[in-house]
Parts: sequence; structure tokens; C-alpha cells
Amino acid sequence: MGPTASGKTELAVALCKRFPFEVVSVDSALVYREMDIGTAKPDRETLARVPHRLIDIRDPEEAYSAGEFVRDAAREMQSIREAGRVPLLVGGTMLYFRALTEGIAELPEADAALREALDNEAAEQGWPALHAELAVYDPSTAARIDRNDRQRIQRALEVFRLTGTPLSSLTRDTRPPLPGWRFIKAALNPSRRADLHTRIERRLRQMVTNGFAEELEALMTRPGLERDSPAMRAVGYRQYWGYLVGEYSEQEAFSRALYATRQLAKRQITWLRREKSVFAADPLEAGAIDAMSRYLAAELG
RNA sequence: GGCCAGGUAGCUCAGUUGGUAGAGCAGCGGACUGAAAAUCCGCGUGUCGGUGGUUCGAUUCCGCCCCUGGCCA
Repeated sequence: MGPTASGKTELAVALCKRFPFEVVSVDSALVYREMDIGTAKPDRETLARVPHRLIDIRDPEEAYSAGEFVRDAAREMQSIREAGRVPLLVGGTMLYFRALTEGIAELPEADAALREALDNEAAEQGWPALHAELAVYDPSTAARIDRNDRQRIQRALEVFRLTGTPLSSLTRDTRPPLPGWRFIKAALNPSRRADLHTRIERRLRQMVTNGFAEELEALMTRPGLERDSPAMRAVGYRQYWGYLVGEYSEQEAFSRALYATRQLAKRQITWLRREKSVFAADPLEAGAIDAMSRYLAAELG
């Protein structure tokens, strides 16, 4: 695990040389085909040498979800195990890690028509009104969700209307979904935030040089891809979309993308802090890879 | 050199009819169950350019100086 730009891919490649590992990507953006530069997807040569599972499994106009990830990852892990190897889960989508290790309830999938209906209701009454409605059917969920948190209010109402059961009941006894597995947790986490910020800016500059805007322009010609498609909410793509449709300058898009990436890293680090029994290494310190290797060797027995 | 407009939070700016100041962005902390690279919550002391003066009290009024931009020479 690790925040964006912390060097996860490089570490994974190094570890695969020393252990009988095979990589499973834990990343909500790398699942998309045609989104390579802006997602910092490992390049072709790297993927040829060190295959990553769960990369390029969706078209950009499609949706993906934590629930699907758990099923997909479980399947890939099983297949790797059957081949006599050990899955190395690499990524920065902390909700996916959590769903995989601690479980995710069996809930209905997203319902586009229902979400649109809820959006329309919200446009008229505002999300706080829908929050109040949720409080009638599912007071405990309403109590833990802010009245402005449109995404969670919408999801909770969606689940209730689809099942007739409050979300809080459905999630009550969620259990780890993979009882036959043991997870060894390790993280890359730069000890100085400023260093990570430097890396983030350098990498974003490199993306732009490598043709990030052109990659997005090509995506924008796809008829099925909308500005609010899940894939286009990815950091960078979203900010450059505004630039490419003429809403602001490229310089502005760069700044916004930079801020969005830093904020993403911060949220990832927040998840990391509350993660228990995780071995953490500073990727910017010499010997981080060796330290990680030693830890893993010891844990693996 | 003269005139005008500015100099207030990291940035862009608001404001104080004199009682030491607040928004947005950034940043920081947190939450997180099928959109999660998402969504949401919380956090604002800063010689109010410097220095003298007036005043019980000056960031606010006055003088001088410094800096930035514009116009005129």
C-alpha cells in the first residue's frame, strides 16, 4: 500500500525478483484501458516482465466497484496460488484493500436509473432534504452521514429503495471474505510530506511532457464517454477536461491537477495511519527495498 | 523626476466611519461498505510594507521612506 507517487510499482518489480510473487493491482484507475499516462500505469515493458492482474479490464465508459474488485481479486489470488506462487497486492485504493481484508456487505449494485431519479429529487429539494428522508428509514446511517454528503446519501437511499432494508442492517455483520488467506501488510510512506509533494509535481510534469493532454483528447472522442463517467473523475483527467473544453488555461489545469493529486495522497495517508500492524518504509530512504524484503521474508517464513 | 493606484494569511483579494481583521484557493487533520484518483467534515496570529506623529488606543488619520504597476516628463 502507499500514496500516489510513492514508488509502489518500482518496489513491486524489485520484490518480484526476490520472491515468487505475482502482482494483483489494487487500483481503481488502472482498471481502465486507454488511460495510461495520466494514471501512471506501468509501461508495456514493465508489464511484460512483471505481469499485473486487474489492469486494463474495463473500457473508460464502464463503471467498476469495490464489490467487483473483491470478487476479481479473490479469483486472481486463487489462480496465483494454484500456480504455486504468492499474490502481491499493490496499489493505493485503500477502500479496495479494506474491502478485501475486512469484508464488504452483499449489497445491490449501482442502479443508473435510480441514481438519476435521486439526482433529480436532489436538484429540486437539495441533498439535506433527502438526508432527512433517509433518517426516516435508516436513522443510524443518516446519523453517521453528513447532510451534504450527496454520494453516501444517494447510495443509502438507493440500497433502501432497491431492497426495502436499511443499509445499516445489511452491513451489520460484514466479515472478512477470504478466511483461507493471511495478509501481510506493508506500506511505502514518505516521512516528509514535502518530499512526496516534490515527487508528485515532477511526475505530473512528466505526464504532461509524455502527452497526457493528447491521451485525454483521444478519450474525449469516444461517443460513450461523458465528463461525469466514473473514469473521468480520476485525478488529472478531470482537471484537464475543463482545460480542453476551454474553461480555463492549461496552467490552471496543471495547478488544479497538482492540488488534486496532493489531496489524494493525503487521503491515502489518512487511511494508512489507521491501518493496524503494517510495516512501513520510507521509499526515499536508502535501503527501503531491502528492509521491506527482510520483513516479508521473515513473515513468509 | 512628477502624478495616480496599490502594498492585509503561502496565493488572489475583502474589510475595519480609529477599539489589533476574514473569504476563496492552497495547506493540515479526520471520516469512509459497489463512483473511492470519489464524496464529505473540521482547522484562519497574520510585525495589516517600514518608520515617525496625532490619539486613551493606529492596520485604519497625517508626514517621510521603501517596493510594485500604470500614466506623464
